[in-house]
Amino acid sequence: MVKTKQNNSISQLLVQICKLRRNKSNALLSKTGIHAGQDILLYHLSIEDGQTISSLVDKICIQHATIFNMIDRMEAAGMVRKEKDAADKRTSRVYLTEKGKQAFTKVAEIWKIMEAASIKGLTTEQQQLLNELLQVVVKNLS
Amino acid sequence: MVKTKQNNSISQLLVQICKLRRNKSNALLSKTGIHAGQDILLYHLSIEDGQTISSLVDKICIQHATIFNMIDRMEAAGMVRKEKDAADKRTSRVYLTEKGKQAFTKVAEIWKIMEAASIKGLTTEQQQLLNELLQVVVKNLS
DNA sequence: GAGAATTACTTAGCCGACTAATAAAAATCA
DNA sequence: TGATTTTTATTAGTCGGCTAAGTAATTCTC
Repeated sequence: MVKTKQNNSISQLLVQICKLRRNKSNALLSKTGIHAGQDILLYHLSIEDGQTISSLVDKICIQHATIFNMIDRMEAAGMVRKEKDAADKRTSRVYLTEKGKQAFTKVAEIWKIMEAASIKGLTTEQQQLLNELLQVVVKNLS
Repeated sequence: MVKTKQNNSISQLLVQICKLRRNKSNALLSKTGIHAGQDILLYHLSIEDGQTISSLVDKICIQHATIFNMIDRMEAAGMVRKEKDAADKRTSRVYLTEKGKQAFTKVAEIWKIMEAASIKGLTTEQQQLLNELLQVVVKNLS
């Protein structure tokens, strides 16, 4: 797969990991009809159903337009339902359908597989260490 | 930015980092006319000019179609030039233009900034450790 | 040397992600 | 109250990434 090892800076490793994760995740999701990025949306709706687009934008850290189109497609796919809010006519609220709930159970399984695959061969201490170091990186890039 | 901390599994941290990196990189690249993903292509051409699309596909670990369209746009932007190979008429070879070379010097600067930002606050030992742990993750996901 | 398999590129179409511009409702404020 | 600002959603257009299907040139094989 990846042939060039080059310098192996942390940046380059992170870029590689992003790509590899995306590929593996897509491979696992491909049979479910769920597309990359939709998994996180399903997750947040399963935590709290009936959220507005703005609320999801804040949580997922994504643009309005992106999520708007995603919801449109997921509604067409029957995973999600959008309803006008009665109190505030600007907003719509997004609800999981039965199909959407089932989709998230698949997502949860796939996430477990991804996590297990990622940390394979690491001791508990190493996992803890990696977790802490990655949290620093997250803080640095925020 | 990112409000929910949730479980903080390593998978979730990696997903967050992917997003944060993308955002930061885009912000830095936005003024240069270089789009996300094009940086790596410029890098590989700066290492070896005149490569075929297939060669770049192998190195960047990306699909033919993706890189084909990218090269089309970069050619339109004047960063790259494509020429039919005389010996093998199936293939084209991609060359950096002067503008493309200048673009890569900007990319190199931005990569330095990204690396520095990512590892800020980590000791040399911690950086080394993180590097090694990430290499395991790369191997796991390959 | 002709047909079959492989290789290399191209095209079409889909989805995630972005920016920019717009519209409509709500909140603010003079 | 009426005008202005802010919030929320939408639309249009661009690019990176993918799959699937197709074309053309080369290589392989009999």
